[in-house]
Amino acid sequence: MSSLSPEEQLIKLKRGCAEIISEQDLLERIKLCAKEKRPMRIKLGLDPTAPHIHLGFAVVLRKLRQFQDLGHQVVLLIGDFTARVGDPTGRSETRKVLTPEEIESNARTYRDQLSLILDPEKTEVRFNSEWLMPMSFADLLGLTSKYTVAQLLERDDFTKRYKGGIPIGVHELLYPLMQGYDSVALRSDVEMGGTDQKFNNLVGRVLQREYDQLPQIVFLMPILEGLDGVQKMSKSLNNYVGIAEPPKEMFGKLMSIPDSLMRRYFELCTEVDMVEVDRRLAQDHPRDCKMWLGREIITIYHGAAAAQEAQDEFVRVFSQKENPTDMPVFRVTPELAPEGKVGLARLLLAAELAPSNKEARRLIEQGAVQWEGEKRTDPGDLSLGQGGVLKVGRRFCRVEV
RNA sequence: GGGUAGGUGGCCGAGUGGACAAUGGCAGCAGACUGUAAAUUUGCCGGGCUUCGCCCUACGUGUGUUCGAAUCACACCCUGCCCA
Repeated sequence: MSSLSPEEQLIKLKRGCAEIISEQDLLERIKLCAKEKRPMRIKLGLDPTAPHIHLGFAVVLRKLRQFQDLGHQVVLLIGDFTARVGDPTGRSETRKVLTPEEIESNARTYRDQLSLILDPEKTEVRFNSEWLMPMSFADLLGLTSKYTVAQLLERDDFTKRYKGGIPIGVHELLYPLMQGYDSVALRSDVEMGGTDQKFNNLVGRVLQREYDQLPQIVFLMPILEGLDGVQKMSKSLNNYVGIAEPPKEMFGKLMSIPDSLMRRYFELCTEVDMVEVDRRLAQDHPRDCKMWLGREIITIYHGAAAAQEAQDEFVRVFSQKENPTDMPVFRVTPELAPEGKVGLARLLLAAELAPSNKEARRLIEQGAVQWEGEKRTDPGDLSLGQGGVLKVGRRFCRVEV
């Protein structure tokens, strides 16, 4: 249990957070738990379909870590049951039911990545099929009778879809209730989430009251913008930086964010003092600030040495236009290159540097392809010689014969 | 159950018998310029091939009419809205 007073804990926790419902409740809950000599139970729901943890998600996880360090109990809820509905945020389709194997595998992936941020020893992992699966229709009626359609339609995106004539499945309408019921089943004291989870988390509060529990405190973190600087970071939009990605990969991605996003990333993805950040953003070259940002973030997940190495490599490859120190190797088979020659387009396809022959030809015609540092615009035969370095756009590959 | 409007490429959205692999926009990819930033600009953006061309697959699904269909007919599936 933390040696900090409840007030001090609150101050610490408030950093970076978007909204707490309510702050007063949180303070009282901290006090209550201290009095009862038990840790607060902090719930976070996870979607088992997308097991790649990225910086956006890490914003919430890092906050959870803070709770852990203050001595509280983090409960990760893997929504294996709710995954069959899919959070109707936006307009997702009904999802397929995951097999137990897939869920198990995804859960393992989660655990591996989560240990980069959370303390596994202090983390309880649960699956909501545990209580949702055995519910009978009678139980469902009991649950649904505690909420009204009008209340559910208050949710912003339901309203939009309803008014816009976009279909809403009844099962989708049930999603917030399922998530809310999870809070009841787990007896959570606090539910953590992104600001987009506000509605769902508030439902948990209402349901807990209905089931004679103290309503959970809703703790919301901001949603981090993705690499494009506009939409939220997500795997499906391919604008993310995964926390388990190789350092060099992370560095490259971070260097491509819009300048305007740097402050935000410093604020939500690092521990750097914001006064210092503002000072340097104002006077240093934006490129150097971005490199600093890259180093700071990578240090969290891979250590300072790896961060520096990633930066050095970046400078070498992109500023000084040299070849990377290591790159994927593609070994040419004799069938592919009889007499040491291959069609260049065919080579790109075989080395997975292009998704189709057509695309490979396009890249070649547009001057995106270099062989041994020389631009090649002919999709026809290329003499491989002793092998060499193939560059397609920003990607490299060492071709061996 | 009745009426009505619709279902087109990753998304939005034109097309309503041949010139349509399908206007336009967004997203994406690549080139130039740069700081792998922004802005700008150029090209590409279903797939295969022996690539100034040829072929295959595609406009909810299936049959059909036609020399020829995303476009017409019939049936079916799905969705919105109105009425019950």
